[in-house]
Amino acid sequence: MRTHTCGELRSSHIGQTVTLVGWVHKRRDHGGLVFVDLRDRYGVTQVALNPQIDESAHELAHKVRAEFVLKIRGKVSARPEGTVNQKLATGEVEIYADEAEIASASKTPPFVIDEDDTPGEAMKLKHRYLEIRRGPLMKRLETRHKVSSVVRNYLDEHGFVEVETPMLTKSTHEGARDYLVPSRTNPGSFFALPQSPQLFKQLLMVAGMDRYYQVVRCFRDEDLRSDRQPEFTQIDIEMSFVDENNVRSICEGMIADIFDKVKGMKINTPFTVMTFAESMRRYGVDRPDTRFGMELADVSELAGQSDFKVFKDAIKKGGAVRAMAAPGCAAYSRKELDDLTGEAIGFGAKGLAWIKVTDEGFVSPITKFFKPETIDGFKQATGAKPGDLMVFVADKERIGFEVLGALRLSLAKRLNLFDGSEYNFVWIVDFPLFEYDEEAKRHVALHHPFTAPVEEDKGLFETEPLKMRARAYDLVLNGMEIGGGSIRIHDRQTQSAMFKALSIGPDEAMEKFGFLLEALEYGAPPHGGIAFGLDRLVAILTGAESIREVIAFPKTQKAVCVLTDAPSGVDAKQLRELGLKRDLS
RNA sequence: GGGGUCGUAGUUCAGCUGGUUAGAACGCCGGCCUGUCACGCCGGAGGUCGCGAGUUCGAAUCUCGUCGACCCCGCCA
Repeated sequence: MRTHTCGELRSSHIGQTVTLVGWVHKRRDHGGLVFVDLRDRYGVTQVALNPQIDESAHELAHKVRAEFVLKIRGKVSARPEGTVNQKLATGEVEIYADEAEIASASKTPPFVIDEDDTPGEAMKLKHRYLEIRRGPLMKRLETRHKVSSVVRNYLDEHGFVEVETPMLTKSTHEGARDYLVPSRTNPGSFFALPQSPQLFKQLLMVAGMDRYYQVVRCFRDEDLRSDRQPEFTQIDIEMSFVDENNVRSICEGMIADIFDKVKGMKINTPFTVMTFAESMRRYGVDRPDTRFGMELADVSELAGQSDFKVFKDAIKKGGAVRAMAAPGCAAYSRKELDDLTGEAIGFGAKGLAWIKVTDEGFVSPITKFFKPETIDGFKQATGAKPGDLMVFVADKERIGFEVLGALRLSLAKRLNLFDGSEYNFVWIVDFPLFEYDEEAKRHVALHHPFTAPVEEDKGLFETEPLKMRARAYDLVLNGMEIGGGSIRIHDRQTQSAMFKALSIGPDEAMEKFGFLLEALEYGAPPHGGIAFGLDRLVAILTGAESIREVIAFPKTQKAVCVLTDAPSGVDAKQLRELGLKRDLS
């Protein structure tokens, strides 16, 4: 149909007769001469429709409108002196049309199809195909394709085999809420869409696949965020006969390959490795953004010696006082300080103590409670310099971390403390194996129930499970978790101990995971793996604010597809066949 | 489940402490135009101010409710 795309003609093509098909991007009608910019995925080419060259083609040019699909035949010609368009890759040439045909007409689009003209979020989703046609989203989808393509090549070269696992699988009721699919052939029973192929990839290890991967869709029925969609894609990896270092180094190679081939950037490997405990202590979070400082300081000891009741009481109750220096914030007004305090309270603090560090000394309503050398100690611990603001949270240790960790990020964003072009990777290791779920009154796995404990901690299952460390690792990029995995349990005994610690009885364990437990008895190799969030990774690579911007057809925050209007009701017959009754009471 | 921002022309938005006929830009329609590329010039159409109730002599504007989009907390092994 076409001889060239709308992005490839150069002065070297001058003289050739070509046929282009594309969308009418812009039309500039001079009455006599008409210019049409023809657009496709590859670019834009200017067509000149001149009555002296072809009367009927020129006639047609008056009839076409924006987004008509136009087929043009004509000669590639050099643009006249002074009319070359530097902004266009094809700007040295234009087509003198001698034949024109409307391949497809178009209604006036609801918004202008132009990369500089951004429609609102609702518009983008409702007319997604037009939003993709507009350009920037198409570019991001191309980048996404490039990433999966690099990943597939890399893993293929390293001996990995992509194996597909079931989308209709078993609900385990652990972790996130499942999307359920009723079974017609087994009325009253349900499949679940996979939250991840976790158990299948472990079975593939038992099967001897040795190195598995899959670029795979996963489903979680939880509330949405800008980085969370109900269906998302994982780069899922599992390997046999490996330890943490083997898995990490394969991943580092893969990430470096992606950055090299997609962004032309060299990434230094191996990545920094930091323990969970250190990350919490220094950054207050388990996914630290290490592009800037503002590290937290434990000033409990100094604070305990003071006469400040808030600090003393918190410590007496077994809590801690943690502090941080906000650079340049000594100039904050009363209102700004109140806002900052309000923000801290929003993050869970009871309040926020602050001390301004100025050239003239310390300024704060609470200086009177401290000896000068104590405040000097605060200054030393936080690294505050004149012009900075020291902020303090006195509370349970966990609250102090959460509040200052969140405040640190919010302040850094406001103060522009990091460079948008920087990419800082860090592995977080030695996660706790369990955490205590106050609501369920039992221990739950921090990672998942198949994560192996650190060997020397195995004796603590019965006594102090909360002290046990997991052989898990998360890859964090600029404060975002882009991947996480672990070395798995590969023996039945440890797996049973694990279930016991999670208060999952033997019967329940057999009912839910019996197939895995049995498999572990047939020579399961030591194995481990990881999964990366493809959507998040591509969002970071393309500078997208939300993963919606790297997904062709995403859902809204209420998990609705406004394009297809899914989910929707179904007719009574469908429900009957499935043995289902609606009850919305 | 909770907190916040937003909802006005096809689109993106402005519209003040309530007050004549609700504006702009782009787009759209008609006319003119042979070197434009954000073409230009002239003219025109286009509004249930998300929806519902209330306050008021009077509501796009204030109040309440509701629906929707987005951001955050909870939730997401």
